[in-house]
Amino acid sequence: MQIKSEYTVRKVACRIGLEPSYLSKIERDATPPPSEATIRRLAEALQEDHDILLAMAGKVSSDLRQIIMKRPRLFADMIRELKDAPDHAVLRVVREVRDGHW
Amino acid sequence: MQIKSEYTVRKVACRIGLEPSYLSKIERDATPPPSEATIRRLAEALQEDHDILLAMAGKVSSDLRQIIMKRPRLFADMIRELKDAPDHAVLRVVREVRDGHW
DNA sequence: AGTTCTGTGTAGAACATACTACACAGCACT
DNA sequence: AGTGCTGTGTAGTATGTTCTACACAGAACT
Repeated sequence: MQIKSEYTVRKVACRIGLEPSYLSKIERDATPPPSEATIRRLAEALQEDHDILLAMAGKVSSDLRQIIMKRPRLFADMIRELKDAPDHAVLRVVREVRDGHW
Repeated sequence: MQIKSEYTVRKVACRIGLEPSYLSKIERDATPPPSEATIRRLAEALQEDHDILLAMAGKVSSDLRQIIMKRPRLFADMIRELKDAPDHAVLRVVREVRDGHW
């Protein structure tokens, strides 16, 4: 039985408008990471989480940057404060704010 | 009476190892923002908050990037959730976590 | 055996980033 | 009137970013 993958380097590269050899290098970390726009297209093509792919590339999503930039002192302090907090503590925080405990 | 400022373009530039003309352009937004390292030196020389200067330059401090990159899903969700939360709500959250309400 | 896929290596282009070096005009003071 | 500051304009450079174009070798299939 013949299985033709839909996720060959070549097919994915063509789908998102990249050269196959470049995508190959991206996968093997043989080139510096692509631009945010390219990472987003890649994430969509692979049905991966773009925040995670961006993180792998050492980047932070531009919308998050915008949020932080509007209140840099507030967000910088918060992020540093939560650096070592366990996941569940952070999640609790998110839930509280979402539930409107202002 | 003669007042010689310690914060002329030239003196500050020399202190942090920059060309005065370049610093002049930075101040007037006549050039793209300098590197994070330079912004940090500038913040120190001017006794300004580096998180705020970085934000003015459209950047996010590399230590914050590191924190986000380690748990991208968690922090991305949290930051987006807190985007429109008022300052005091965010501050309350920070205090709770700091006080060990884990 | 020949075609068609597969990933990948090499070279280089186009543009952005992050500056330096130097010159020059205006004002302040002597 | 000359000296020494002030900011700033112009030009150029080195390096990094983000890719393209093309070629090539190995495996798979007919």
